[in-house]
Formats: sequence, structure tokens, C-alpha cells
Amino acid sequence: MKFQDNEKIASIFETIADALEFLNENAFKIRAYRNAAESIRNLNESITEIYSKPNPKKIEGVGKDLEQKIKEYIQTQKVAYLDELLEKVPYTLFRLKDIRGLGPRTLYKMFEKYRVRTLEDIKKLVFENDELKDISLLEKSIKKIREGIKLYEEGQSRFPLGVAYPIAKDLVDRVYKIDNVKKVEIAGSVRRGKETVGDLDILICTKDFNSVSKALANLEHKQIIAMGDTKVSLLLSNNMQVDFRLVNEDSFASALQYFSGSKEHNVRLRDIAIKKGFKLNEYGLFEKDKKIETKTEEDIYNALGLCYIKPTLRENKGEIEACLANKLPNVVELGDIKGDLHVHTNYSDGLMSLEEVIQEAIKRNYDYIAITDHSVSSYVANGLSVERLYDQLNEIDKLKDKYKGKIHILAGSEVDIKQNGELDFSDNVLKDLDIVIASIHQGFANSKEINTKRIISAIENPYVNIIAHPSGRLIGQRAPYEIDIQKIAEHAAKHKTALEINSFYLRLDLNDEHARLAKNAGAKICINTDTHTKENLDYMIYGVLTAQRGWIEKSDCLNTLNYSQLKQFLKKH
DNA sequence: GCCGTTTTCGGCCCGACTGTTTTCAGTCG
Repeated sequence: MKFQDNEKIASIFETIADALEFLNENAFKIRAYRNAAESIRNLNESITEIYSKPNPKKIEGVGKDLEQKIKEYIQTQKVAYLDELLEKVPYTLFRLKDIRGLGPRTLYKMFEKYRVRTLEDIKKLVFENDELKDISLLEKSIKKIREGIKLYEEGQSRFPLGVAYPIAKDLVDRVYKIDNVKKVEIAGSVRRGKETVGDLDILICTKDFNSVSKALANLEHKQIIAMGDTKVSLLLSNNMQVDFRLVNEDSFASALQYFSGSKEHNVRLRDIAIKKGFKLNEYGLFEKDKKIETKTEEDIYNALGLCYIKPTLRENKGEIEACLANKLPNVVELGDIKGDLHVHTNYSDGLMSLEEVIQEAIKRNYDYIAITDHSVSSYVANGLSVERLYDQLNEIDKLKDKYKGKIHILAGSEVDIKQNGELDFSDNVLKDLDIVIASIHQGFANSKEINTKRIISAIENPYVNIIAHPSGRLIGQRAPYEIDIQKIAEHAAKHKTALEINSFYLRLDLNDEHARLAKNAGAKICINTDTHTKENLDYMIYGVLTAQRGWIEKSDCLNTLNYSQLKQFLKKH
């Protein structure tokens, strides 16, 4: 649940923190503002309501001073301190911090000395001068900033998981071929399964740092960003940065934990370590100066009095509290998935024939597969007319016989939800199908109320089993259409209609947060690939990672059921 | 600016790399 005033105050505190950073204020003061922002954002009730009570409860990280500022905002809708800071730091500078190699200190010096305010100002300054002695920028720094600006303008700051993951895996294979490399692991946000990632972190276990780092610098790259004893950073040809970290065997577990993040999770962990009299860093867990042996990440968590927390859960979104209360979810794994319930064939816009799809599903050891081509309104996707649908049903009937004992085949359809909320096929047709998916492919611009209503009417249809890609977003390409996900999840739970986590890496829809919300509302989740090509079938992993991030357990999922349980669920009544 | 089961003052997570420095500041994760 999002609260607008919480969001607003959190963002004011963050802006104050940014401004203080420019002004080179005490780093801990800056952190205090950020901590407070984070904690307000994570509240489960409206902050206005909290402070409207006579004895408001304590909010973590909010002391006397910040409490005063919150009250000021509630009364006047503004915080004077922020306005004061914005007099000193022009707002246009804030975004420019994203330029690699250009931090708040340098930016502010540029502003003080040269009055730069915009990207254009900075470009003029650094491309027309080879050095700026009065702000301690000589040739090399200027060059770095120029390169940072180029990257910034190309806008390649984050990559979809589905792009980053295969590159990371390929690099791991290459690094394994280097002499003296003992172990290689992907760390960072790729390991945590985040939907987009800024760079790759790859951890390497070796005894010979020198020869390995030289070999890393010989991997294909566009530019070497950094090269030290324990770290080599390369810029790949697609502008993706990869950081290789070298560690020896003793430190491998703690380094893997450390470099997997998230930063917020690690801060919490180190805090727990300190309270227990330990020190935790990438080299190990220490008691005074004595190193405690930790062979695995699990050893580290256990030594801190915690159970093992999977990387996908490490976001400081309640996982540590859940762990302490013995309530950590046992999240769904790829191996739990028994079938794919959203697949297209060349009857509509897929590239595989019916039989190819079935054979590929058998190769993946699935118990069942659903054929769900588009319905008639999806012109661009070559949607099936009623006649063509029944032709397909006939062919599927024959294949059900042919593959009996090998795989269960479900005949279905991905039916469009039309502008008025009606479905593309009548109930008379839908009743002949084994499974029905409903989804929106048109009318994205409708209001939140209308789209929510359209989806709810589909949920209530007695033949609809799954709502596919509920928000319609395409990461980096198309914003989600507006829906009330809470309301949708509540209706889905009530009417035994599952909500999909679409595994296609530009969709991942439901996203992690929405999936968690849907689960909490009691809705069933179905992780599907929406396959159009053979390769798409392997994207299931991205959906599973997203589900894990949403705390989805095996028992929350539709397609972890065996075939007879699944059939039972699909009957709806 | 926050916080306290060793503290109401003195900590706050921690370290690597680079560049311009010869002891450190800035950036990054």
C-alpha cells in the first residue's frame, strides 16, 4: 500500500539529503535524512494519521528535529529548510549526479566557480578546457568526466535482467578458462534477480591476483575503467560495466555475501554484527581481531543468529524481521514449476508449431503445457476467429492422444478484454476450453477506474482462470496502464482467478512488489513465459526470480500443482 | 541528525580505486 503523503515527505527528506551532499555537510547527518526517508516509505500507515493521534508512535530514524519537519509539512504542505537549501543549490544540478565520474563535490565546485547549472553548461566547461586547476581537475579527471557525459547522453544506465543475465553467465564461463581461477560466481543485483541492473559484479576466487587481473584486462572490452590489486572494472561494448572482484578462498563466502547486496540489507547485517560484538566486511566475520571461519554464506547468517536468507530476498524489506520471527517464506524454485500455461504457436503470432511446442515442453520435463493463442480482436497478433479456434481444438485433441502418458496438453486461449470489459469470445465458446487467460491489449489510455473495472469483470467470468500481464508495462519502453492492483487482487482471490507473473524479461508483470501484495490479498499466482519462440520457454527463470522477490511460495502458485490439482482449480466452482 | 541492555557524548558500515596529492579528497559500490 502506498501513501501519498508518506511518499511526499520521504522525497523531501531525500532531496534535503542530496542538497546537503552538495554542500559537503556531515555525512552522518545526510544519512540520517536518508534513513528517515526510507523508514517513512516503508510505513504501513499514513504518516498524517500517525501524527493526528495524541500520542503518535515512534518512527524509526525520526528524532525530534525531523518530527518537527514532518509536522510542518502536514500543516503547511512545505518544509522551509528545503526551500532554504534550494536557494544555495540549484535544482538542475541534482540530476547531473548520475554522470559517472562526476559527484556532488565536483559539481558544486563547478557551480561555485563557473556557475554551471545544466548539462549544456558542464559540457561547455569540460569540452573547452583541458584542465581546471582552481577546482583540482587536471587532464585525466576532465577526460573521465567527458566520457561520463557521453555515456549519460547515450542513456544506457540500466539493463533489463534478461539482457544482463546471459552476458554475466557467458563471462563466468570465460573467466573459468583463466589459469589459477578456482571459483567464479555472479553477485550483485543480477544474483538478486532485480528486473533491471546497472552493472555486473563477478566474484573470482584465486591465489594469484596478479596473473588473473592481467588476464581479465584481456577479456573483450571497450575501455578499462579501473585496474587494481583486487578489482578490475571493464566497460563492455554495449556500455555495460562489469566489476570483477578478486578474493582468496578464506574470504569467498563473506565477499559473495557482501557483493550480492543489497546495500540496505548489508547495512542491517553489519549492524547486527556490531551489536553482537562482531565486525563483518567483505573479508570475513571477525570477533576482535580473530576471524571466525565461514565457509558458506549460510555460516555467516547463522553466526549472526539468523537463518540463511536467499539473495532474492535481500532488500531490507522485512526479510530480517521475518527471519528472526521464523516466518521467512520458503520461496518457489524453478524446479517447482510443473508446466507453462501461457504459450503461443504459429496459429497466431508464435513461431513454433503446436507439435514443436509440445516437444519442447517434454524436453523441459513439464507435466503439462497450455496452448493459448490470441483471440480474434488481436489483429496484429493474427488472433484466431471462432472457426480457426475450433480447428486448433481439433488438432490439439489428436495431439492429446498422441502424447498421452508423456505430457498433459491443455487447449486454451488468451482472450482480449475489450474496451467495454467484455471478452472477445462468448461464454459459449469459452466453456469448450480447458483454460482461459484474459488480458488487455487495447485501451491502455483509459482511466484507472475503467481499466480496473475491465479486469475485474474478466476475473468474475466463470471461465476465466488467469489474468495475464496485469499492468501491461514494457520495461524501459511502455509505462504500465493504471490499475488498482489491491482491488484486483482481492477480486482475484475471491473468484479463484490467478494473476500472472509474466516471465518475459521486458514484462515481469506482475512485478515483485505487486506479486507480494497479490499474495497478501490471497490471490493465486501463475508464472508463465508467454512464449512466442523456442528461446522464450527458457525465460521462466526470470519469472521465478521475480516471484521470489515477491515472497511467493510454492503453495501460492498455480503451476506448481500437479495435473489433477490443476484441473480442480481450473473448474472454478 | 539519530541513538543508547557498556554511552546523553561520541559514535554512526566499510573499503577500493583514482587522481592529484606526499597524506588526502572524491567517487563508487
